[in-house]
Amino acid sequence: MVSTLADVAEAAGVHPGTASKALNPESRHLVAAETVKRVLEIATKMNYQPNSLARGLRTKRSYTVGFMVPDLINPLFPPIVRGVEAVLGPAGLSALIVNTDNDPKREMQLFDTLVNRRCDGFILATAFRNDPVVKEIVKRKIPAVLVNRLTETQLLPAVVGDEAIEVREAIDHLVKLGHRRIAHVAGPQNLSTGYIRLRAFKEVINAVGLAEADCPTVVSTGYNESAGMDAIAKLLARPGPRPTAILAANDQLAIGVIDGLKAAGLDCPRDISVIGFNDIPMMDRVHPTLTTFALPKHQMGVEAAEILRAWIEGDAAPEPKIVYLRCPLVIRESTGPAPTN
Amino acid sequence: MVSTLADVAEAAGVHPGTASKALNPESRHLVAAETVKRVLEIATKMNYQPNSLARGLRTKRSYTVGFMVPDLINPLFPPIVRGVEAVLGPAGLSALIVNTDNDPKREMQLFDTLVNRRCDGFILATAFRNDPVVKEIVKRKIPAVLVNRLTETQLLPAVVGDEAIEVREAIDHLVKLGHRRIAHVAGPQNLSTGYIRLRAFKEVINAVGLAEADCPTVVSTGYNESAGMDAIAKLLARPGPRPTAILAANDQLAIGVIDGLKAAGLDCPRDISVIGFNDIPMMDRVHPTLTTFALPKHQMGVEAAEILRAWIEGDAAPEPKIVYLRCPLVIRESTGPAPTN
DNA sequence: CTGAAAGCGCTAACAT
DNA sequence: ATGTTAGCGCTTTCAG
Repeated sequence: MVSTLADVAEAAGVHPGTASKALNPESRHLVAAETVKRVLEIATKMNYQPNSLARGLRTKRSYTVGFMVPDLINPLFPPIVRGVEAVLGPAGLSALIVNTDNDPKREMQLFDTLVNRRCDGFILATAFRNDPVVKEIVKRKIPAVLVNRLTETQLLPAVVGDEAIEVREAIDHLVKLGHRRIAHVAGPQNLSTGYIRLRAFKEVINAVGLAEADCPTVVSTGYNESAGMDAIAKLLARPGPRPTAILAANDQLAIGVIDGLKAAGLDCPRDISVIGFNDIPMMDRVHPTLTTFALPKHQMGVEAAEILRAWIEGDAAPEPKIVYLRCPLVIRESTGPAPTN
Repeated sequence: MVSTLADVAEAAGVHPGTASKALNPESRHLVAAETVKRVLEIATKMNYQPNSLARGLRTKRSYTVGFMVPDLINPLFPPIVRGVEAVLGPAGLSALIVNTDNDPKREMQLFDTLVNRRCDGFILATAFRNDPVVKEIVKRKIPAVLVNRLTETQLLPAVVGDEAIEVREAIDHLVKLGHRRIAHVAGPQNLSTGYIRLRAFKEVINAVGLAEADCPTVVSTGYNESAGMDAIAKLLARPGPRPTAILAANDQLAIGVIDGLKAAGLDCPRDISVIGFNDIPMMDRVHPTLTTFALPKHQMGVEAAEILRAWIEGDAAPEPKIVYLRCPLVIRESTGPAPTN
């Protein structure tokens, strides 16, 4: 049923070692063209498929990469996965995808199981700003690339959105619409995406000359709708005039914010404009449709996988450079002119 | 750095074979309790992790299952994946997920690569009613389970929604709202989900005594929004009174239908009610929110994985039974009373 | 250019 | 109860 290299070699009348060389593109040149042809023919005729476990045992490679994501149900990640697989597949690599649910303990456990499987490398969409798994990977010198999230000190190559610029563009957009009281619903501060956007927000608010007191920030407990609702409730409970625009740290928070506004009898965008981040699927269909930054998710996966592939196939570790991807602002219904009263 | 079984055995002063038996729960009873304890202690102290490639080469297992999905970006699938992994992980199995894009050629290629990796079994969310990969799997006697889609002749165990009942409930719901002209936007007929729902639709229309002429059907080219738009355009172009309700074969088609209605100057639900299938994420947030059937996606994954796990760990192939999962109708804004004029 | 031989790390039959 | 041995299927030195 399943033919082995030895079967092929025997049928071709050569030694298994020779057959191996003939079959392997890199070593093919060591074998007579004639012999290569014969072996190749017989191999295809016998439908020979190398046993990748045997090969991996010998070569100390598994032709497998571990891909850790927080949660595949978050629509941000599947497009990244597709981008990664578009590169990995043709390179003969398969991804082992695991979901960490942003739980550091679970993350470390899953990392261990992936290490047992001798993954040739890792792609991490799960990095905390201070991430034990990343440190462990670096210590063990395993090839790995970060996507979407950075660590505080840049230990590994990474591909992320250009968040500082996005925050700037978001605030410019709102200011142009007449907004002067802009609040920020920040993401968790142990994630770079939460931290960097908050920092950029404060900087830009100062840079464009808005009053800090008019531009409050609140840190949410997670990147989900209910955290967004909680955050907007807090914001609305503050004394003084309420903000006329909210920059949420991602789309799920933005949706939660809009829910919260509705619950408080406010309308988006009439009373308060809302901006999100990432442009996950369906944001053009929710009500109101959401103004947000279109993270090039597929490309992000492609570029990260490309860096990893080169690292695995080459020998030298690359510089831990950060690739910043530009994300166009997609203006939809959720942002409008500041209320005039 | 990475310690092997031989290292552990040496440190424990026993033979590798003995260490193997001590470490393996099934063979542990062959070793003196004393020795087991010592080996275990040393193994944990040395942070020993068995090389699964070596083990797999020996045992002819990869502790890996191939999971073929049409497209992870379709929000129907990630929750199923999570359900599958919830069972597989604790059983020491990892899933290799591939996206086929409903392309039979790609499907067969990817299947080949997964076979090379010596997957212990397969979960297929990709089955066509007549599916060469399924036939190949059966021929090779590889453990495998279908999810969400069936093949025409039931060759493998499967876990699916109870579609016939759902169609019945959908039409009951619409009839109760006063609808008498109900159309069906069917899915592709080479998929069980398209075929079964269409057949059930026709049967139920007759059973409840609606006029066939008033209840037209149109088969769409794919399970996506633009196919839904095309389908509704065709339906509206027909002569005679237009339907007052549409049963779409899934949520994406339903959304496309609603888009098409909008484009034609019609309002959902005022002029035409729409029902979808599956209740993918965000259907409670699109406009109008969609009435649909809540497929228990996570549970579907769990049950399929459970069947597969038992098959892989046991020895006998199970009966190719179908597990039908009940899907509650979630009534939202997209269905309302039939227009009275 | 091809053959021979060793060995990756593990398990399982067999021997002690 | 433990040790011995062989071998899963492949790649890769090293000889010839």
